[in-house]
Amino acid sequence: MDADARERWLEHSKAVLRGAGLRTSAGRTAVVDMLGRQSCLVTAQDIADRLRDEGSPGSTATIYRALETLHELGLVRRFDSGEGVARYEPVDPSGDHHHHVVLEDSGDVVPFADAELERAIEGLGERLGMRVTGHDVILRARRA
Amino acid sequence: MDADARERWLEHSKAVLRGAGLRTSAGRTAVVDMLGRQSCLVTAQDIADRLRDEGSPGSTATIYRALETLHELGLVRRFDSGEGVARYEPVDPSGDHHHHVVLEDSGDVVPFADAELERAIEGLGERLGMRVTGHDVILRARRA
DNA sequence: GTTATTGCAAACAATTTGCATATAA
DNA sequence: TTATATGCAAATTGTTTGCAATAAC
Repeated sequence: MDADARERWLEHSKAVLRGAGLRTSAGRTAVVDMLGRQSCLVTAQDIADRLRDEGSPGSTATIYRALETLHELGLVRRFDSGEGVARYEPVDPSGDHHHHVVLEDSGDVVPFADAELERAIEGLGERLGMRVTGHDVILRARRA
Repeated sequence: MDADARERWLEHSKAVLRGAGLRTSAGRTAVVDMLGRQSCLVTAQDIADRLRDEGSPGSTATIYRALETLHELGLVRRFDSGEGVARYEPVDPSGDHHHHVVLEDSGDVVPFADAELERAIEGLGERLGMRVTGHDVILRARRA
């Protein structure tokens, strides 16, 4: 997500939260604003650290509660890399999406998008005889 | 994996473990034997329960250590469904593999395989400019 | 005023680790 | 005999929850 998309995400999210009857409270707002600035994957701990650094409110409890809410509303995506920590990232409201490659050397996670892969996944529902509502692809790779 | 493939997995695993210089010890053997009987996803807790039920050795610590070893040797696959528990399953030594669909209604996880999807993933390495060493695909779906 | 939201601290659950003992090679 | 593997129990880690105080509407 580029700066524009992030801005759109922020507006969209605020609207959805308001629409859900939730209040514009300090803690959750700080979390949402923070996510609106980060398009890459962040852990709850990352968010906690950043908020503390900039003097924003947001206890651990609040951060987890906010992330849970955002996830339920489809505003963030939870990504379980398998190292025991959950990572989150904003969901582009335009529907664009990407997947992740875990680099075996560094452990870094980098996003990627691939049209052919999406095409293959699109056809899956019909081939399997079910309505596919979501998908995740995780690659493990090392630099060629 | 059918009964035949499971039997092959068991033999293969024992060979790989021996080849790695590891001993044929009671705890790890019980875990391997158990996995050789289960082709579907199991949690460490599942394994602990079954072993205890049948009077086999295998403490929590041993089970986790065995699973870690098997995972490092590529004999089992770790699957993080995102609910805080890791699930494991034997890796078919023939190279065949499948992915998983999480059914939204029941929460059940069922395996599936799809050639076109595999083809798309195969091409990914070149398109991304890296050597892809592994991949996982998780679908969320509901019955059509 | 009411009700959602917060922060703290305690509670939890899954997994990991230290260490003395047991055991395969 | 000697290094690996085990079991127990304690420690860690990420996440959740109870509850009284606080702030949004």
